[in-house]
Amino acid sequence: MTTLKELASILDLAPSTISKSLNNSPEISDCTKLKVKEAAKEFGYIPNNAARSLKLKRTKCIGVIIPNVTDAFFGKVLHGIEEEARKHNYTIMVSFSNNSHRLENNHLQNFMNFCVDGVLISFSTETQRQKNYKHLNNLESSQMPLVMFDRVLENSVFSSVTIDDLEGAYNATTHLIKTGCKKIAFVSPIAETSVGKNRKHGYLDALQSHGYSSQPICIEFNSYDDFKPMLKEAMKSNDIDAFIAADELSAICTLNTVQQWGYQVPNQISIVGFTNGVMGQCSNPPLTMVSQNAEKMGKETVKSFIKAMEKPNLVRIQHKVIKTELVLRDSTRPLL
Amino acid sequence: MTTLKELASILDLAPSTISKSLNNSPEISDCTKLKVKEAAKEFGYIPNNAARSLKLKRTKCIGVIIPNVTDAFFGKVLHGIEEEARKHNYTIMVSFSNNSHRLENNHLQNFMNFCVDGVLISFSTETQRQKNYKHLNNLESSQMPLVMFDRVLENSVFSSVTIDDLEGAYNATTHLIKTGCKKIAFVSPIAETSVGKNRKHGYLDALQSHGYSSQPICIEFNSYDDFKPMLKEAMKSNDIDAFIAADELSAICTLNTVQQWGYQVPNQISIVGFTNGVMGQCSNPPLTMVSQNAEKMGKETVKSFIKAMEKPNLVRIQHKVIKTELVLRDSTRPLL
DNA sequence: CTGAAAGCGCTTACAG
DNA sequence: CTGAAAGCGCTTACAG
Repeated sequence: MTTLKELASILDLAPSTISKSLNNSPEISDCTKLKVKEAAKEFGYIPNNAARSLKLKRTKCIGVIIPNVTDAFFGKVLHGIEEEARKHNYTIMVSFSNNSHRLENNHLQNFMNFCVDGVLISFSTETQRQKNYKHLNNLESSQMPLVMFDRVLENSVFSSVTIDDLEGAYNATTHLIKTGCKKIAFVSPIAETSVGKNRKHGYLDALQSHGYSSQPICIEFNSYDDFKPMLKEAMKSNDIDAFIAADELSAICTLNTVQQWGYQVPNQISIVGFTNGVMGQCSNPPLTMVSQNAEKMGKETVKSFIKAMEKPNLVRIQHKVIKTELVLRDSTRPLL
Repeated sequence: MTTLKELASILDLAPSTISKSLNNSPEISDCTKLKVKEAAKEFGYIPNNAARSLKLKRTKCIGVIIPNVTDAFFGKVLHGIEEEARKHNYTIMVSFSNNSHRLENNHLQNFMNFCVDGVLISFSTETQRQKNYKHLNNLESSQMPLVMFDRVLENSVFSSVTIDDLEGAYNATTHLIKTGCKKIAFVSPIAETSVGKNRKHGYLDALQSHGYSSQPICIEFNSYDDFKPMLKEAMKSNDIDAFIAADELSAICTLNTVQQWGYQVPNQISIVGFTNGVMGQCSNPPLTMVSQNAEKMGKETVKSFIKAMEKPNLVRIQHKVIKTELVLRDSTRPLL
């Protein structure tokens, strides 16, 4: 490992000259710069980022906390984050909360230790259920920019990027109504997240504004062990002819289960889900889905951080909302 | 941001005493330690990792490079990596190569800049196609541990963790033969990766060792644009009654396509794929899959790094191979 | 048991 | 245009 000092003594120049040359300072003559850069290459000089960070008080690192990468949606968001971060010369550190508040808190602490320049976070189910956002207090005092995405805390002092979940669910429900569905149920394994609440809201709003007479039917569960029994129960006491599911997996499970029970999709039962991922495309029939543009969410989150970073004096809080799109496939009937 | 020095002057102690107290040095009296720790908590002292890294010459960071997180398999591996890394108090920095050699190389450089303690890498398609591993040369001289996983360079000086792809494909093919399939084709979008090659090898070995008379049929493609035409062509000139697909997506696509063309699965055509992810479980019929235990791969990769880290003097190279398991579902027929 | 001092590898205000 | 010096926030060998 060649250091800057070593390079200096090799070239018989001062360390400061080397540093300035490598950083393209206008103070240095082109001739010297060239010499230095060549030597740096020759001797495989690699600047030590720890030293640099210590001096400059910025690490060019962003900490990212998501509930789970194996969830296809968060995987895509992470992909978007990484691309956009790289574009701005930031490297990302990632941690997964596994939907545990304790872990989420640990990760946040850890990122502060690492002096990341900012944190991007989507809260764990537990955090949202308990409404426990105390761990953000440190951040507030510390000036470190934090941007929330997808699962956010509303009305907080931090910026956020979200999907227009309410509108997405509203449009999906409206579409079902327009195809002639009379009794639409809402299936949600994420009832306790901000996202789940907004989707439910959209569903209820749509029913109401279309003068829907029958009661809303909400099938909300925390564990897939409870899902089938609850579904059965709901279908026994109602003539359900459509489901809107609050995420991808629950949409697939609903589809597979009702088919197993002998219902035809979409003739007898229509299904719309959220998250337009590969699962919904691979099912049989392919699912009509509310598409969320996960990568865009990732990119916007980074952009929001960059703004806060570059103009820390301007008002920093901004709330970005990304529109959804209803992707029609064969799990719903054609419009009447 | 309270620093150690500030804490020292508050407590009227030397910085070295503070440092030792917080690091639980036996040199310091319990009474002092307690006082220091309490003050640290009170004043919200957060140690600066950059300074620590600079001094200790280790960052407690691992760099991870994978082709793509939106691939469910790599997502799971990453999940395993993060869990195991956290267990050993390492934080991960991640970058995605998007299967580009240039990006992969940039990421590697970047990680060296950050002085990560080690790198875990699964090579890009491009790297494997071009057999271009020059970017590893720097690492060799720099002593930094690197562990390859899944897509690896065989016979190199770096440790590796792989799936037993050959055996997995061998067993899957053998299973198809035992269910009475006569003409088995191999579908691969990853022909140029080490993984793809081993799977093909297993397929060919199985055909041979079961005295299979007919020619192997390999449908290898780089873009899904080419897939359907190639599949059609292959099926026209052969009475294919089974496919083994080298990954999850190609298995799903094969399934959907042959069904679209009117074939019954598994009655007329059997299908086995690789990667036992959620896609294969959601398809109709659900797919028989070679399960790879992706999370275990992630954990083993970290373990291998930890060993190299802790005992740098012992022989460090180790090659771990993880066994696969054939998960039977409804895309294959029962055994004869 | 506590402290003074040096140093990790950089950057930058300042001097020449 | 180049260089000497200080300092970022820690840790640790050494002294007392």
